[in-house]
Amino acid sequence: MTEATHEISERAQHMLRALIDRYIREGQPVGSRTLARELGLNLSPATIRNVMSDLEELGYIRSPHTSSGRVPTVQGYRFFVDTLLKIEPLDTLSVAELSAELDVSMAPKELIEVVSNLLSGITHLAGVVTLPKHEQAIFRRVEFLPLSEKRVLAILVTSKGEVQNRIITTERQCGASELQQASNYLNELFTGKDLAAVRDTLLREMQEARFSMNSMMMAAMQMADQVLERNQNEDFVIAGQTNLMEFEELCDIDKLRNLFDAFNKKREILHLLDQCVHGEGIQIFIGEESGHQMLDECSMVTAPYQVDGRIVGVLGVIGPTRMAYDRIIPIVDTTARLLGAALKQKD
Amino acid sequence: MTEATHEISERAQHMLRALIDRYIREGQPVGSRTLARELGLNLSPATIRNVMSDLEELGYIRSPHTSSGRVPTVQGYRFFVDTLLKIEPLDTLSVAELSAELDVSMAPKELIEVVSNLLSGITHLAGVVTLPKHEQAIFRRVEFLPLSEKRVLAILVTSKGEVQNRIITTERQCGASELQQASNYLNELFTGKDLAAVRDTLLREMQEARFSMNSMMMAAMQMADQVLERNQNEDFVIAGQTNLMEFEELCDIDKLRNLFDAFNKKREILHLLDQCVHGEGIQIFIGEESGHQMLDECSMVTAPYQVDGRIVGVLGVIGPTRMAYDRIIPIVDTTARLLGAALKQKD
DNA sequence: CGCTGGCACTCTATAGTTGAGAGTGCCAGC
DNA sequence: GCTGGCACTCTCAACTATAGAGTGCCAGCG
Repeated sequence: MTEATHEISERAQHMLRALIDRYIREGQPVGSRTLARELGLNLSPATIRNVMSDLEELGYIRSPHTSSGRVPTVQGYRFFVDTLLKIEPLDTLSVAELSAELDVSMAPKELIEVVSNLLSGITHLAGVVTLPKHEQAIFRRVEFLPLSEKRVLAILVTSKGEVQNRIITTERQCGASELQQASNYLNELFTGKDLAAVRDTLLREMQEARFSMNSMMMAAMQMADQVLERNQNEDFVIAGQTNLMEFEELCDIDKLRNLFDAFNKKREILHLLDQCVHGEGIQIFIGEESGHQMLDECSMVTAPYQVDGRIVGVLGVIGPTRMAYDRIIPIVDTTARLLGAALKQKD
Repeated sequence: MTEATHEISERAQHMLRALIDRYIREGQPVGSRTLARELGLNLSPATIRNVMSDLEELGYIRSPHTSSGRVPTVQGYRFFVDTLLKIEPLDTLSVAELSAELDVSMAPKELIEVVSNLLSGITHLAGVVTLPKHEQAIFRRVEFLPLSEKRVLAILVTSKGEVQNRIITTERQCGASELQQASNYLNELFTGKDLAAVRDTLLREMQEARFSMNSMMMAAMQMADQVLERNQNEDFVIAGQTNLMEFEELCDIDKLRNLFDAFNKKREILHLLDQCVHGEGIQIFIGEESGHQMLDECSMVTAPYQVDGRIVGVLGVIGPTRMAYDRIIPIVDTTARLLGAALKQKD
């Protein structure tokens, strides 16, 4: 036996494509008669059957039962997306519509949310976007505002326009000038410094108890931690899960629950998204390929997005294996570019 | 015929309670034999049947089929929760555990999120919490930080520790001192003023073009709008929808989809929550009572939460009609109190 | 040699049938 | 007023029969 891929004739490839196209459209196993009509080549069903038999032998299709039509296997989909599929770039009108939705005045976090919703809205699948990770977060400014007697609102601003805030309780009442003095001190000391370094310095200073306003330094450190932590966690946002309920192949409550549980737990999805960040360009996981059985019958199409040539995150969609790859792929691709561009303008 | 409620004997009430208790526990129609055993009163099934027949006549229970046990009707549940149910306050240990989760250092928005998750986690139902609306939002401070050439990060702080931020583009590059001057101007003018008034003044000033830094005033106004809008919208947060998939009565994909769609659209749910804000104390909507058919087979238990004696929002849970009201009600009640207390400390 | 129609076969999905089981309503008797 | 008895109803699960779709294989044709 020689390499399987070599044995597939031009005509067989054509048929495989037609079969998968049809299956993606209708969701039903495709029989020889149907495919004969679909192809429009004036071949009889019997002829088709012979070729189908070959394709089955090679592992590209299979019949769910002795006598139903054929459906693509994972390997079939793989071959389809890798070599059969012609991807057309998204038409300029759609691109314009997409980019119109990405208001540059949005904060990064908000932007991610919008993009996730966009993806799910356009594709009618579930959209996922990881939060952008920036190699080093930089301290820009801290501000303390008195709220009531012993309550102070602390605000920390990092580079890239990220804002953290929390409410802290001080041991005794702090006047406005006192708070001003504290923030001045911290700002002078830390502005432009790496956040991790800021954190360490604060920790050391507090241990040495050289500075009295512990609660404020504590708050600053906690906020710094929060920013740093979020980058390590590499959290993601998901939208449009409910779209997945529309698909017959997922209408099984148990499957659906598994999937939703996975979305909530986030860990497995994160692991998967992590893999995508390494490979360049569009990545496609088909069904069990992901190695996570909760994604059986599901595929994931992802693209990393980059700012200044550095990949900072991943976005994509999750849907049934039987999804319209030709439509989805350019959408994911374009969205990744647009998100990268929108984020770049924040620097 | 006299008033139906008068005709229900002590014993019948006892039976009704037992029947509903059992049904809530098992989810299966309750037959006469089962109920006889359940009651432990040494009554024969035949006797039970007579009473059940009466209860059915009065509309408290019904049989799904000629010969299955009985299940409670909406009216039955109503009577059950209104007069049969003994609510025990939550034990102090649970209260302590709950309140431990509500870290006072959290921003309001974050707090709402946590409470929603808490509710769904403890009850295994879906938890909803509306954002607190504050009668008048007060301008505290605005801050402009340069990001890059023509990009400025604008931060608006209102009373109650709410922080809004967005990125704006200026027509020409603004120096740090220029930005400082702008924020000083706005802060001096507006600190302590009502946000709506601030908005109006800004609008007027901009029309009169008396001040050159339009983009910054524009940003301030947009942020003010955003805060004000959110209060009118009275948005809410929902968590643990997936819990609802566990219930047999909702395992019908169509029902589930309706429900999830409603959660996403938010409008109908909001309308319902709005009704709850008016009635004081715990409110319970059972099944179709809500007037929204997507909540058929579902109940909603809500409680308004208040800060300084003023109701500022509503929280609660949504689950199948067949939920353990005796356990759920005190949880919702207590959570409302605790959230109120946690928010109060922000003033 | 590739394509075709024919044919027997297989498997699914649907409808109809049946019997067991649960529960009822009613009635006569205690 | 409570009870056991009894005929009745209805559901649910298992089983059967049948139609339909699709296959594999084969012999024949160009």
